Amino acid sequence: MRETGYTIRTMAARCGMTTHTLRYYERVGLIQPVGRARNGHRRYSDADEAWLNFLHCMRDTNMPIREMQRYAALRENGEASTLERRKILEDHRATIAAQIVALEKAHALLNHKIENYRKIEERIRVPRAAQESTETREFAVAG
Amino acid sequence: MRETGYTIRTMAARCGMTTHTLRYYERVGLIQPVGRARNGHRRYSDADEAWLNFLHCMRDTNMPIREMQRYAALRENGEASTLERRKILEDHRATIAAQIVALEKAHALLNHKIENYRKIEERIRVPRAAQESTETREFAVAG
DNA sequence: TGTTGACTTAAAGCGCGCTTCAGGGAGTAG
DNA sequence: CTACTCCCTGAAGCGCGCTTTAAGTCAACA
Repeated sequence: MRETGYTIRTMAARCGMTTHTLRYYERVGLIQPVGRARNGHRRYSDADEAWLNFLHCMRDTNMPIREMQRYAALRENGEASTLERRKILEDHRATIAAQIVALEKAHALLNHKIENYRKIEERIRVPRAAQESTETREFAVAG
Repeated sequence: MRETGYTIRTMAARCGMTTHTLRYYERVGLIQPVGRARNGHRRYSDADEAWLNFLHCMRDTNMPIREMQRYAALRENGEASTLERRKILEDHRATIAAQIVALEKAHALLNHKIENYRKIEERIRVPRAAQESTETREFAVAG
């Protein structure tokens, strides 16, 4: 048993997915039917790896499988589809930007709330007498 | 029918959820049993709104319902739980940071790929002859 | 009076993205 | 030969976060 390429196990490890996910992705058309060894086992190429890493990156950023399927399908019919493919990527880039905005808003909010908790903890921890000078007068806002 | 507070409809509108979601959140304990009008209809307070907005913000940033439940439950037993609550928020802040990293990585990747598509489109659009001078020799990397 | 509309509940259903299961084959070590 | 490991397939199952359904109450309006 030789035949070049990575086994499904190896590939799964290399791109941070499970073997199940790799088969699933192939089944739903996210990746073209992959090469096989003589015994029928899958053999992944470096090109497969690059594509899978790309898919992984898109999934990590919440691109729906459906959208990835659209993109993968377009890729099959070559340069005729570059415009449409670019549009998909631009749309996803926009949703990524929106996600970043939401995340940064939440991050800032958490910074405040965490700081507030710290102050409350301080107030509890410190003996009542010692509180005079410190004006820690901000309280929890909705939780 | 008076009795102060927002109706479920109004509240849903104000915090960008559906009425269904508001009832669901109450049912699973994310929000305390809310006040009722004499006819049994829910009446939301400003405090409810603030809390719901906070929940919304956490959900938007992929905090699991389970975690929000934990946090909500802790909130009920007052200052005894500030430490634990702070830990939850700090953990979530960390996952937010991680998400931002992933998103920014993907964003950069998309910038490259989109630019690359633009070049390919250029190459296709421009008459063959005019191509000599432009060294647009970057091709698609895995998609 | 009867119809409309906003609300109520408990329970069932759904879309997503895998994950697990059941059953089988092929190669290798002891 | 047996046992073990790795792979195969098709199908069923699952956890999440709602969403929809079905059936009912109540108040206002024509």
